[in-house]
Amino acid sequence: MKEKKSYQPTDSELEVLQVLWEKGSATVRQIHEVLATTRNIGYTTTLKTMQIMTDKGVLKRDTSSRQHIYRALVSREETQQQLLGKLKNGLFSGSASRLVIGALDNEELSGEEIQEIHQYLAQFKAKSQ
Amino acid sequence: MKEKKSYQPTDSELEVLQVLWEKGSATVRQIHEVLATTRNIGYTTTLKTMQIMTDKGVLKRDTSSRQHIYRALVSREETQQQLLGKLKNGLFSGSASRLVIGALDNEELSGEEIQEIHQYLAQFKAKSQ
DNA sequence: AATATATTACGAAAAACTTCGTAATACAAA
DNA sequence: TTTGTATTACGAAGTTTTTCGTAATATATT
Repeated sequence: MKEKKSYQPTDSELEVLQVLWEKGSATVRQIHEVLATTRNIGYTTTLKTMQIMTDKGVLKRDTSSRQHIYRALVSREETQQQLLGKLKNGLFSGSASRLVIGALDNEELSGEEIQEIHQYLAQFKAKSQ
Repeated sequence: MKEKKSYQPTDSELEVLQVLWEKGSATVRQIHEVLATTRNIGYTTTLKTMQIMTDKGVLKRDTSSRQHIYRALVSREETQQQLLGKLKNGLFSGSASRLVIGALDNEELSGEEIQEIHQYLAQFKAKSQ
């Protein structure tokens, strides 16, 4: 049987993950550099967050060289699904379609984007029947 | 100019809001009764959560009678939009279409639901052009 | 080697959230 | 009125998250 660990990243953790997913792997310094462009944060704060994430098993690191090199052990996709599921249950009465419709309402979508969704939906429809 | 206060409910607060949105207004006892069906929680915990929410300005209450009657000051819709926006920025690079597609992937959708989304999208498409 | 610089480790404080015990208060019943 | 019951108020403890100062360690420079 497959154990699913249901990890809910905190806001700070999510910021780190974003950069790691983008870069694939990175040092604390590199991650911190990115975070610091957005908001005020000390270097050791970023470090600590990443060490905690490593303890939690969310990141792994290569300590063979001086500067430890970190990688994410959770994928963007599974995290997306995890948080979407939570939002769906917590705010949309568990209805995926209401969530989708809510998301459509959410923003001005360009014609392009609508087209994109449309195509995806068609393909989805075909697959499901 | 309109001040938007950007309220992020905590998990406990969301549970309370869910019930209040459902019922319109309710006493602590009524809310607690519902929450207690789902998980172990003391009455005063529910009470405290609701008092804190009142302090935050998320709920208001009518204290004229013995049992205070609470109402939500934030709507389900704005809270949905708030949290969807956060998810969109935090995990989907700010792209609403990716969020929508992620949500489509999220779950087995029934033919009905797909139809529903399809219709909604068509209407959306028409409106935007 | 001695000194300066950069990185990681450690620990602790601050803030936010969750929980509930106990006190105070109001109402009802006797 | 007295006693019991239900509700709200208060305050504090436990937990998690966020933050960073300081120490320890490793590398680079002189």
